[in-house]
Amino acid sequence: MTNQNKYLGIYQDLVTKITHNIYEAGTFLPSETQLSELYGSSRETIRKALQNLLTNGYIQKIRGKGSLVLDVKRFVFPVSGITSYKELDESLQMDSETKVLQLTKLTIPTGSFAPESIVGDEATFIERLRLVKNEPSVIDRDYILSNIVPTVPLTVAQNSIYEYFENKLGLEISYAVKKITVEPADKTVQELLDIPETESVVVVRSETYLQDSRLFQITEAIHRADRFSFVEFARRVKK
Amino acid sequence: MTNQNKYLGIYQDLVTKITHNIYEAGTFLPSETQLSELYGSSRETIRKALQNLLTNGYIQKIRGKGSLVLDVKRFVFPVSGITSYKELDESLQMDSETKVLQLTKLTIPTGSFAPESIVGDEATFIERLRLVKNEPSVIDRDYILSNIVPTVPLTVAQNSIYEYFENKLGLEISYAVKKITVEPADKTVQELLDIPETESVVVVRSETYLQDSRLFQITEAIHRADRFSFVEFARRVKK
DNA sequence: TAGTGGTCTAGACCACATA
DNA sequence: ATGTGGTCTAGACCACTAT
Repeated sequence: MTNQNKYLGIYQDLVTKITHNIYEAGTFLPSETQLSELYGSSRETIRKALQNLLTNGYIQKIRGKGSLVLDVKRFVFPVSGITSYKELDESLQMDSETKVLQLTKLTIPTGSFAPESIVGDEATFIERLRLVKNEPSVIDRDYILSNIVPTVPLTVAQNSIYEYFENKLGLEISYAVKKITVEPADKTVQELLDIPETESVVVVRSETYLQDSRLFQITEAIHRADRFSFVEFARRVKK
Repeated sequence: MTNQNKYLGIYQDLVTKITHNIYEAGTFLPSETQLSELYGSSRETIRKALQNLLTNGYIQKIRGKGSLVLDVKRFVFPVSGITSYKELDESLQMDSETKVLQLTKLTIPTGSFAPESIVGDEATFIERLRLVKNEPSVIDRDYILSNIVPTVPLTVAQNSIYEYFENKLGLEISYAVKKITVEPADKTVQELLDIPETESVVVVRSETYLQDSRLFQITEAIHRADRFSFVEFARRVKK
């Protein structure tokens, strides 16, 4: 299955060439005009691909000089953005395991972290415990709105729900708002994550939206504080 | 002082119109062709401005329909990205105060969180305590490389170092890598932040780079866990 | 002076949503 | 059928870096 989009294809090709050190960190990519000849495209299309590399931290463009390849490995991997646990596991080879604790239908209760607009709506609730190297690390609690995803099979919950949403259901996941806080752990969490009393946990709550701006999922990820690490690549916004 | 860039000017104009509810959340912006007539520009230039709105969470584009204005206020404000404390203070009106604890020259020591490439280099060290509503909330420790910024005046440390770098020195701050962890607080930190023993703190360490990819600053921001909150707007990366 | 990226244009064709 | 955003083009001029 090839991409329809020229610039996405060029982007992917450049990403693999950078991650495989065909273009090495510290060196410059071919110039935009050279790339446009290489790929048989216009310069603006090349620039679209490069823009993508830029925002994802692969290159830094320097006016008058060229596109400098950055040392991506030093950046570990941005846990930022919207990436499913399964995808993280695969790209980082984390040796992890998932236990599905609950999978039921319920009505989104008031007073929870859910926005008011979906309180009272029906949703699939999935609670999963993630073990890394046999140590409990994260509790994921997902609420998936039933009007968009009627049912979630157990086998999907055990693997990647995002893969299911995107490839099987054809949903286009587009953006999310995330909030990170540090909070005391309640009894249930203490037991699941195997931590002493008075110990804090890191809670990442997010609302995830589709391409047409419909809210379709809210998530609460409760991390053991000592195993939590969040890496972000950020660019300064022009004023 | 006006902008040279047409698309940046259009972007800023649209941002103010959205934040002032001239374009209301939940409604659509004028179409791209209408905007290009309004601003007297080509459609591609309009699209560049809209791309900027998109990545900053102001709008969601829906194919065949238009550019939907999102409810920015619901997203509080992204503390993500590269934003100085002073800028945050101003945009959120946090009623905060800064105490400069230290301002000295030193040599970047080995074994710290600094990358090896700058160990041994000379830097200005600035330690500042941020009080919000008279409560200690954050300790900022900045190391600013002397080969790029020779000296930092005390008055600058009391206000915005970024404003000084960008407007007085003409430096172009471009990107940063940040890492967030939760760690136990040492004695010094306990006293400064006024927290009990065994209490954890949130540590945000970052490396900040200029437009020409030179590393010029590393920072360690130590937050009281109970006052820490990090909000992020993220977009799903196309595969 | 030559090469690089940054901006902008005018036009084309496509995919999708709506009526 | 019309209007919307998504992609792509070929060319132009500018600002900056190097030699």
